[in-house]
Amino acid sequence: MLIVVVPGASSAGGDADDATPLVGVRRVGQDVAPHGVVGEDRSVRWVWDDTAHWYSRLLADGVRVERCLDLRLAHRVLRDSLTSAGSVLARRASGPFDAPAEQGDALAGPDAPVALFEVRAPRERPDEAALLAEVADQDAALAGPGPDVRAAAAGRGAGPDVGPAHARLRLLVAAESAGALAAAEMRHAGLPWDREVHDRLLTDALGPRQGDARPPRMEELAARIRAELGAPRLNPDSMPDVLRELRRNGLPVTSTSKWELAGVDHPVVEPLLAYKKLSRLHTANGWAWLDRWVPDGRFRPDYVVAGVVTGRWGSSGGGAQQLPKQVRRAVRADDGWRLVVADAAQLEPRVLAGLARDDRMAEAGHGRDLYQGMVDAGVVASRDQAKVGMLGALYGGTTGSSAAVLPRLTRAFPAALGHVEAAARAGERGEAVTTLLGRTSPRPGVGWAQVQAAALGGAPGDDDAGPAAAGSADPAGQEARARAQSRAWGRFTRNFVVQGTAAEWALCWIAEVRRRLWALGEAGEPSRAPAPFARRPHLVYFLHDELVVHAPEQLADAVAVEVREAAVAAGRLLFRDYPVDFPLSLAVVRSYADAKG
DNA sequence: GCAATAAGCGCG
DNA sequence: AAAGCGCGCTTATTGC
Repeated sequence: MLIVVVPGASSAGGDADDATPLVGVRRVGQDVAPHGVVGEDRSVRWVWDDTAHWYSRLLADGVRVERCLDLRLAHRVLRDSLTSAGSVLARRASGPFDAPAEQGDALAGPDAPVALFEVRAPRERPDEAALLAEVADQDAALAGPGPDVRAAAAGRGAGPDVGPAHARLRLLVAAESAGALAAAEMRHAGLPWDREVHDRLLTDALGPRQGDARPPRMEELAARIRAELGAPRLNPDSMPDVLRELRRNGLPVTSTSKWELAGVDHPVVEPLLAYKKLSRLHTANGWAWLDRWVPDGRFRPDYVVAGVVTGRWGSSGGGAQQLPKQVRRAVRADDGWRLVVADAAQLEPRVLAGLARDDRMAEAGHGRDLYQGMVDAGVVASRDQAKVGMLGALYGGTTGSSAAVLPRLTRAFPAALGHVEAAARAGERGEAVTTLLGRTSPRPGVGWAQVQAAALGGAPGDDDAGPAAAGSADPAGQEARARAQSRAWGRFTRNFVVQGTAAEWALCWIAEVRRRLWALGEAGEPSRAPAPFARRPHLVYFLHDELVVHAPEQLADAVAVEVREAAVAAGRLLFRDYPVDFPLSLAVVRSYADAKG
């Protein structure tokens, strides 16, 4: 049964009227607890336009939902996917489900008082009829062609043999919705953060806090920099000023970036690099950050499911996906609890092996480090060569040591390298590419085609094109620009198929983990995690190929087993019986910094 | 005076 | 050593 969730009156939380035999409709008001709802019932699927909006309210009431359909996320996939391109949904004019995701509610912090007085116009939400119509359209788009058409297509043998394209698309939609539940739960629970440890770590590095003023260690370094450069009034935070003084002192640099500075021999380099390092820590994850984002011992960023074109999650608030290794010491489990930290080893090349059905590459990663396996197979001389070479292949690197090993990789793994190469060629032609489950890359913008056309035939009369028109008189320049642009888009599509499929694996992984954690039940003393997780292991962090579970110590080892088995299950969901492994590096720790990293 | 942009650096 | 892909965030600077 579906429970369709729509905005409701602020009275009477409990009654679900049966509009149709199959559909219950629940109206949830902002302040109304949905009494009598069994969220965990697997036979129920909650349907709503936006998981972040609705589920945060249910969780606030301690209600967990087992399954849902996030119509907005599914809509986005189905609109763009080549698999559903012929559907009514894909051809329709854009509507309410095409609106971007809404931002999570602002957190308490220095600017919260302002936000409280802001009159935020509530988003207009689709009503019951609109939701049900959308469900029907999505069902049709996911049903795919009839059995006869499918049989014919199967005969042509397009793509890996992992089931019909529409079945894969259904998996993607389901996984994305499950991911949305996990994202809401992670924000609800928060990443346990020890403010004292963080403060001590900052004081060790920067010296005692000086209010808003520059910390002592940075002030000392600033003085040394000024002395070395003979610039007593220099502000080391101003890049143009620093660059000017460096050049005035005869240093051959064109920027103040650390990699360029590192190659210069001058006594200012050491304090300047040290200053930049401390400055980064202070501005990005210093005391102000701590007060703003961890007011109560939990870090609650806003995860944006499919916030990245490739399907990866984005985040906003506090730089959740850029937590420096330096501060991870402050991520600590509650007393009597543990962090289970898991990281999928060499995820992207393994995904490519499965995607391209490259038997030799899959074999190289079987039961061992994939890069070491390439060394053992005699393909490359060192693990580092394998790694750099594969990254170059995935990103489209054309220079340096990466390009040097590319021919050897191409010879050893023709299917894998051919797959990304084909994706690159398609992108260079301006075509779309798809991931294993059917997520489809965006097409290049209108300006892209204009540049290509101009280079090919001297497109007439478009030199009114504004910002892009610079240099359009020069045919050679036009051609060079067109080629550079074409290759750039090819690098994007090359990476899209791998990064996007890896994101799909990760979605399946997290969905499996989430389900299995709940099944482990309760244990130990309550932590400071809110209901319904106070005595249950729960997800607290996710970073592309890595996740962290907060678990009662009695359950930590069981959690580790489930996390591993979930990775195996994710591989099966995507690649069926194809023998590609997804091993994890896994650690049960008190502090995030104690995981290998 | 405020908004958009660039540089730089953190993460995968 | 970075490069080649994808991001978010902060500061300084530029543009209106």
